[in-house]
This record gives sequence, C-alpha cells and structure tokens, in this order.
Amino acid sequence: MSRSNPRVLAILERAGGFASAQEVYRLMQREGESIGLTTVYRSLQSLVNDKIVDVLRREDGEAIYRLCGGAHHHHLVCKGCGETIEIEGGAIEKWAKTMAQEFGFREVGHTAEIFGLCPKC
Amino acid sequence: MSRSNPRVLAILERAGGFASAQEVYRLMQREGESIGLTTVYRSLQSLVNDKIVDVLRREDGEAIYRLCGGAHHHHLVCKGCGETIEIEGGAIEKWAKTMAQEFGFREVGHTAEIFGLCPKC
DNA sequence: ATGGAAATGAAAATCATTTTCATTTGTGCT
DNA sequence: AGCACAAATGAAAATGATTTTCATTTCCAT
Repeated sequence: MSRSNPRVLAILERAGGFASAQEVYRLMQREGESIGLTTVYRSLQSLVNDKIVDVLRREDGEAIYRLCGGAHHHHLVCKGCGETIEIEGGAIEKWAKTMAQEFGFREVGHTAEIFGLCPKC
Repeated sequence: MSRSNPRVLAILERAGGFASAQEVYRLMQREGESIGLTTVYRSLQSLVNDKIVDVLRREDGEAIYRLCGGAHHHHLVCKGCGETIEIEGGAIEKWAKTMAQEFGFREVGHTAEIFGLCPKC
C-alpha cells in the first residue's frame, strides 16, 4: 500500500486538496494513471490513518478527503449553475476554536459552506 | 405524506430524538406499528423540509435525525461518541452575509459544523 | 357512491464503500 | 539469475443505506 499512496496524494494536491474517493479515481483515470478503485480507497484510508489526510462528509454522506495542514478554504456555491468560488474563512476558524474551547473539545475541525444564487443566475 | 409523519415524529421523541432512518423503522416495527421503510424515509425528509427535524451524519456517513429546537443553530459534534451540542453561530451569519455580498450572491444560506473529541473521549 | 389526487409500500435500482480472492509485484536470500 | 514469501493490487461480488418505480390503497371533495 505504498506505491499508490504518493500518486493519490499528488492528485489530492492538484484537486485543491478536496475530493471524494470516486473523484480521485476519475481524475487519475483521466490523467492516464493506471489504478483500481479499490486501491484508491485503500490508499486514502491509509493516508487518513497516517494523519496525512483528513476525512469529512458531504451533505449527501459521501466521504471527502483533503490534505490536512494545507491551507484550507471554504466554498461559495451557486445553487443555480453550480459555480464554486473558494473563499477565506478566517472568521470561521476563530469561531470554531472558540466554541471548541468553551466545551473542552480537542482535535477540532470544521466544515462551512455558503450557497446562494450568483449574479448571473 | 401526512398520516405517517406524526407517528415517525412520536418515535423520534421516544428515541431521545436521535436515530437513523433504519433505526426508526426497526423501532416502529418492534412497537407493532405498520409502516414501510420507504415511508419512513419520506416522512423524515418531509419533516426535515419543514424544519421540524434536523439531519446530521454519523462517522460512517449514515444520516441521523432528531427533533430540532427551531431556531437556526449549528453543531459541535464529537467524533468519538457522537454527542452533539447545539451552538450559536452569530459569527458565521455575519461571515456568510459579508462573503455573499462581496460576490453578489443572493438568497444566501449556509452550513457549518464543528467536530472534534469531547472531554470524555 | 365516484373520480382523481395524494400517500403508501414492496420490490428493484443506485451508489458509495467493503470484502473476497486470485494475480502481480517487490524484496531478501542463496 | 532463481526462488520463496509477504505485501500490494484490482476485478468482481457483497453489503448497506437510500432512492426510484409503479401498482395499490386511502382521502376528500363532488
């Protein structure tokens, strides 16, 4: 489970450090990489175990992975056309930290997304 | 989609307001209620739409439902035991509004969750 | 009653994820 | 090089939650 890890990692980086297993798989196929879906899942799991990668959940329950530590951002998504803008979440980081502290939580992460209609829609 | 909603709701109450669709179904069966799994799913969805019920995700991605207090709030979820605390998100509201404005988005909503390990875990 | 709309549920379809298992690859040893 | 054995790989099947389909049943207003 070692030859594929770096390849999966590379894809995650290029993807902006934010993708589901299925997406990683599709991306790798598109780039001509030869890898099986099973291996993608296994690599992602081992990367998570090694705390190199973080796992979150989309609204629909699909697991999404991202490099941890790497500057993370949030999304502003258009309900109409699906356009997505990466935005800063400084306020959120602080909020998350404060709240976690107040309730004694450790190893804290968070998700946040804004959605609405973009100017064009 | 109206005759079953109250029954599903009643079960959610008795369950301590925290159960997956499958669990609600099993509970109802055990109590002799006659209902189909499909209907349980549909009722839960409609209750979510009506904001009577809240939906979260377990670690494994399964959706769990519970009665919600009504006022818009966010969650602080423990990765270990699943305990959930409802928290205020004033900072988020402002952030969302600011960001949306900056990019000209309308009809804006948002999601935000914090997760980590609670003091006990 | 009667017709049509809404609700229901059984069974099939979907879809992400996991498991199984046979094959391939890598590594160390002689 | 040749050999053995462990780890890694991936195709296909299994799993499990959720959704869809579609025929039937229940509600209501006429």
